[in-house]
Amino acid sequence: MIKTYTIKEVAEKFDLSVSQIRFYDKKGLLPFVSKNDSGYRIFSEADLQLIHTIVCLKNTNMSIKDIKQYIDYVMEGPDTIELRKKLLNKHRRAVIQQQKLLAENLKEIDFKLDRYNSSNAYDIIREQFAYLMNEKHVNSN
Amino acid sequence: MIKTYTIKEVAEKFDLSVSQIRFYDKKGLLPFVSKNDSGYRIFSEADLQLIHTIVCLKNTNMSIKDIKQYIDYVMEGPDTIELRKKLLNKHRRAVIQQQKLLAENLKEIDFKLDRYNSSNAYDIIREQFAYLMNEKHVNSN
DNA sequence: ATAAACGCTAAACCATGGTTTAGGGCAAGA
DNA sequence: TCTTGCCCTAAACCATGGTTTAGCGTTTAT
Repeated sequence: MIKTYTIKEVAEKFDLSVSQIRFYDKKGLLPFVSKNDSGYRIFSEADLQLIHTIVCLKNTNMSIKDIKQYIDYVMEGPDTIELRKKLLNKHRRAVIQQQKLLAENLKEIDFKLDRYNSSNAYDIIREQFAYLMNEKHVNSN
Repeated sequence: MIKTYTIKEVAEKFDLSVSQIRFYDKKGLLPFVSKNDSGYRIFSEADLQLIHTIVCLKNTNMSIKDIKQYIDYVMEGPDTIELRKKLLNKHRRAVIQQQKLLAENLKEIDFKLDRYNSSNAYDIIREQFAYLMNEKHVNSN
């Protein structure tokens, strides 16, 4: 007998909430999931692989709409390989952009932290504070 | 005379929309911005520096609520340095977590792309597709 | 055989981070 | 001076990605 999983088991496996999975299903992300006679969702191993992919795309901030597009391609079978490649390559570039943005801005946060950690932090900050307040005064004239 | 900026100029400088800036102001992120006699916002150079910080925190996905907390500390003056450090350090760790998540999942996307790009991609995908569809059939018995 | 745990849908509700619209005042150039 | 462009607020509206609730059926362990 082939091992199957309940919605709760899948939720735990992927650290999703049960309602999140139902939400994704409603949005058309899980057209491959079958149901038993009582209407309960039954997840196969092959389903888990696809859900893994969905989670991967979600973790890299792909929108549900775009994930649905990808899944729709998968459901159409192997003739959509080129379309899937195009979609994933586009997403790949978007992820690299996100990484770049995070890295650049993290550098600035580290820079700020360094200043806060410096021995004369208090003096620097006090002066900046004065500068900020001082201009207010000038401007209101 | 000290150079000042209009809301539109600031929007362009930081690639924000004018309504976004007004929205941030309404949320309490810009308590330092003064207004002229006509009620127009006037941005000083010192203001721009703080807005730069806000954008930096926003770019690393800090919530508006937390950005407001940081700005509130700034407005209280240099006595809040320790609190600011604590907040920024916590955020720093969150950013590093984001980076880790992105990197891990990008690796998987690249792995999928490699498969799609392999010479026998069509066969692999056709087999996976059959596997997915086949289990459906088994399960529905 | 029954209680507790689990599953289902549909619909309402929510938080976040905005945009849009309406209605009106101010500024700058022709 | 007057038109065009810019600024303002308040309030409505929106998209996204969910969670919660109500009402009801199923499964499982005791």
